[in-house]
Amino acid sequence: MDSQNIKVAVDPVVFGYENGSLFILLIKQKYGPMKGKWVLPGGFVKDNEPLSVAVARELKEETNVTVDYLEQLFTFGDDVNRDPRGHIISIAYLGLANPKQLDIQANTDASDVNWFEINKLPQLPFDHNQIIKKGLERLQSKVHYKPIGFDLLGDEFVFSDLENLYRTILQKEIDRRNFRKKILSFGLLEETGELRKTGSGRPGAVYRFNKRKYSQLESSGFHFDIKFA
Amino acid sequence: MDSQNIKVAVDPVVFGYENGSLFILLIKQKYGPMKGKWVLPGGFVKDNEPLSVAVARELKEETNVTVDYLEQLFTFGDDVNRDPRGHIISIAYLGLANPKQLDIQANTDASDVNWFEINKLPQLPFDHNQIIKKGLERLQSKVHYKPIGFDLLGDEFVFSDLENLYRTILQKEIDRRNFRKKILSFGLLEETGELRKTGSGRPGAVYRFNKRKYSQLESSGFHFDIKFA
DNA sequence: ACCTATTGCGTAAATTTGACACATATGGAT
DNA sequence: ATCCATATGTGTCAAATTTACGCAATAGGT
Repeated sequence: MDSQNIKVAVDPVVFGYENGSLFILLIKQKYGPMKGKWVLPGGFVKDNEPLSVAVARELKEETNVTVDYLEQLFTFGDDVNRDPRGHIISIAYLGLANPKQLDIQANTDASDVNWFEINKLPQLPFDHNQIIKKGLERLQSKVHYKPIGFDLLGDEFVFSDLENLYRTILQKEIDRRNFRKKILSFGLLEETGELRKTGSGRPGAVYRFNKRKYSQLESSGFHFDIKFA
Repeated sequence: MDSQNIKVAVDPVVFGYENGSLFILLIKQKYGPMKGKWVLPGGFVKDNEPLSVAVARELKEETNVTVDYLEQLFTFGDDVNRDPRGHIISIAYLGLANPKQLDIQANTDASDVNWFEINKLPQLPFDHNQIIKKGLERLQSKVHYKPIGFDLLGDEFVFSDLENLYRTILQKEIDRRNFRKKILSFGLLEETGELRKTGSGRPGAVYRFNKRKYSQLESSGFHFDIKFA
């Protein structure tokens, strides 16, 4: 087996949250067989390049984005014809970011970049819709047992932001009061002392997620875990 | 990027359970740079071969084993020097089987096959120890929320078999009575009517796991879930 | 002053978990 | 047989957690 003809790509599924909606970062292809189509901002891995480096690079090159959270999602390689260019497998990654803190910019292979609302996605080429579906499933299940939701919010937020984030991700009603109690019981949020006026109604306290404390607790056996009614 | 020089391999981590111990299936390499060493029974993916087909093929070729449970585990490709032969990434799979029901036999690239107890593993080449570690972690976390433990047992078993399986996998004491109640509450086990004498002590009822029923329940929102004291 | 909207805090029933006690059914030893 | 050690089958109850709400507090608008 010395002349294997399989190519290796990486594809990041980057989620963004804003204003009650989940978005995904897509680029419009400048070259290639899918020129002019919107696709995930991935690309081929270089020789002697670690996979995680490759995704971060492609993401940066094509969208100008660097995300804080990036984890391996799944490797797509069961459909041998997923790419018309030949036998190409793709290692998909799940990324989380706060759109407000990013300056997206099309580069290299991309003629355009944009955030697309998750339930208003265009028909994507390859198996990219399937990859995104897998990403969403992972996000939905993982917010139950890891505090990754905070990576979708800004550093500072009011409680209703967090509530609405969970509602949006899980597409499910949750009880405001029980949710608050549960989250606060972990002792991972700290008040900044400020209040934020939301327009009408009583202003809410502004919180910050204490990531450092979470790391400590986690390594000493603590387990972030939320259930919903 | 038309002359990418990365090779793609698959490596199954097949767990077997017997008599209170967890085992892993390894082969002794017949050729290659690690000739004579014990390694995971994997190999290179063929052109136009789906990944899942490739793992099953390698497993069958090298060990004569076909497993019922096989899921994608993780893709190892961050250490560019994980294989001395060059830049090779490996898609690892987690497999579960009942050793008693298998007839292992060395073939093709393997000069020998054997089950190795999980905590008495030899030093393996490449990053195979790391891959196995990842497999064990996945198994340990997944038995909590999916009934995959049954794939490690025979079709028929007594309750203490199941208890001991969980004790072995989780390396943790569990309360026999609470465990039984929890498992039975799912209504997924059916009695065969027979009793099995375990040597000394009261004989236990023989059970079967109703896989069909589980599929039904799962698709209608049921969620297998066990906690331990 | 009054109404609406949103936040903050609390209480109680229902359910689940965790820690046990005890009866039942075998094999082996006396 | 009788007694003992061993393992299985069933039940009970307190503690902890989850779930479903009620209601006061603080803001904007009329």
